[in-house]
Amino acid sequence: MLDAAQPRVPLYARIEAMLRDGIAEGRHPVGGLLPTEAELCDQLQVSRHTVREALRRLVEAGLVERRQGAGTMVVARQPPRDFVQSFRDMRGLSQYAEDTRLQVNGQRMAALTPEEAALVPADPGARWLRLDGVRVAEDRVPIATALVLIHPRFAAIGAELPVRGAIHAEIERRFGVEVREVVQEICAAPLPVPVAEVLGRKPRSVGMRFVRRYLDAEEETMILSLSWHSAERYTYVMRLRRTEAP
Amino acid sequence: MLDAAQPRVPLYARIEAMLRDGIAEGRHPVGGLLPTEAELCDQLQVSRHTVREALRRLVEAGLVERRQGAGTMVVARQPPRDFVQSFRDMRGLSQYAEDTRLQVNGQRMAALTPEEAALVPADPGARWLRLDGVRVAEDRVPIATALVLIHPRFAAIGAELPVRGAIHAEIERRFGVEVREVVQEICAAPLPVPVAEVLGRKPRSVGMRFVRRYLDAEEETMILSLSWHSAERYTYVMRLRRTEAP
DNA sequence: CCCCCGGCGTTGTCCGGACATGCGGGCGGG
DNA sequence: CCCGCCCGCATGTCCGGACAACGCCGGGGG
Repeated sequence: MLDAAQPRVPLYARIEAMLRDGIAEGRHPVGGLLPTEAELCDQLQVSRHTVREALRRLVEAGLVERRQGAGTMVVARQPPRDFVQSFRDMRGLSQYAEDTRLQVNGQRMAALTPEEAALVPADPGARWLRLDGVRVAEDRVPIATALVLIHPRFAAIGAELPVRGAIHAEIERRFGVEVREVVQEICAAPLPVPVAEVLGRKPRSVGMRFVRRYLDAEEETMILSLSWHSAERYTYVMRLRRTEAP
Repeated sequence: MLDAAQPRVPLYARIEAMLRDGIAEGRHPVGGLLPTEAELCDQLQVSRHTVREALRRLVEAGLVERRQGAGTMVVARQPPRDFVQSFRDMRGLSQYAEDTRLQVNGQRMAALTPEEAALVPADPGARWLRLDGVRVAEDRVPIATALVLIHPRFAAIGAELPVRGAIHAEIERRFGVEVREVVQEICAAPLPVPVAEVLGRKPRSVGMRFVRRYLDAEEETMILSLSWHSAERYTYVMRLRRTEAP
């Protein structure tokens, strides 16, 4: 059964394909157990190493799960083919080109406004480190306004600004913490008057508002950034690639 | 050197940690080669299987790459910790709740307008299958307008509408093709008058426009969907999780 | 009748060996 | 001096064996 393939196809790959087919065609239903390693060795007359290599790849592909003492369970009939978007840092998420930079005009500890406190969320009146700035292109043309709110526990980072890379990465290094999750909310609304002024747009012309929250393992907000773009000059593009085929 | 750890830590894991530390501390610089399997077996007095298991995990972690005949090269000093967003299908990307559905009001083959042709992109005047519809909540309240343009080579799908799942998935099944990539563009602009009417908003009130292109392996657009939401009722939320730590 | 414990089956870890395959560099020929 | 072939080395594939750790379930005890 196995020796029909070309000799160039490794044995474990043929075993993997056989099991994969059996799963796809329902001979090994989802929720059921695959034959044990010993059974496969017996039936196919191969060594346990070879069988284990085949099974390892099925685990990799997300088709089965293995538990010591319990066996190999089928968990999916087809390998999951998700659409995935991935960023190394937040520059990609923001789509800021390499030649833009955040020009910080001021930093201070200040109480959160009620609106800000609702966004974070945090108690209104809590004092967070606040950075006000403008993202500018290389030619100094303003692209977006930016407000960054940093949890008071990381306020000492203010003394080290500006940082070379992303602020969240610097905070992670400096304080030995970890951003676990980022939540970005995008909505459209007329530009607030002060924002329109900075960006050189007519008051109440259409804008896009980006709120980004950096959460730690406890889902607490470590950093919140709020930025406004002029809609006439900005389109947000996201590109999702499909995970590779089996 | 290795026997200091608890006996509960597998040998290969201790070797993996040792190599990981060596990489992190620069003893094995990025671009350089790790000791060969045989050298590690010799130095650590373990079998080749054990060394290979440790190296396999370093490959898994993205720290090294291996090439038959060439050796094991260090490719990263720290394991990449990307922020990732992942969807099984496009319902998640669109954030449509379970209880919304796309109500298709009409389908026909029609020539692309110049604007549509520029979005796809395709030759103006090409005849694509066009679906016009409205996404409605369970209570029939309109949420967004929707226009779906389908490449003429898949026009036969029109005879099978409505489909149970996502249209792109049905096309993949029916025609044996594969969506490789999805590009979504979000911008803000005043709602076009007909859209405002359907959504029950004032003309030229602020809206968000979503253009989604489904691309095949040759980067050709298979499907394009264009939808408008009222900005007053809609915020786009994206959540990125960090890939797990080493 | 229920619970605990122990045995058996299964996967995990680790050792040994052998040959195949691919890469790269050294060496020889043009 | 350059090109190509060949050989050595590194990883890939595949075989054998042994014991450990863990899950599950049934049997025995309370």
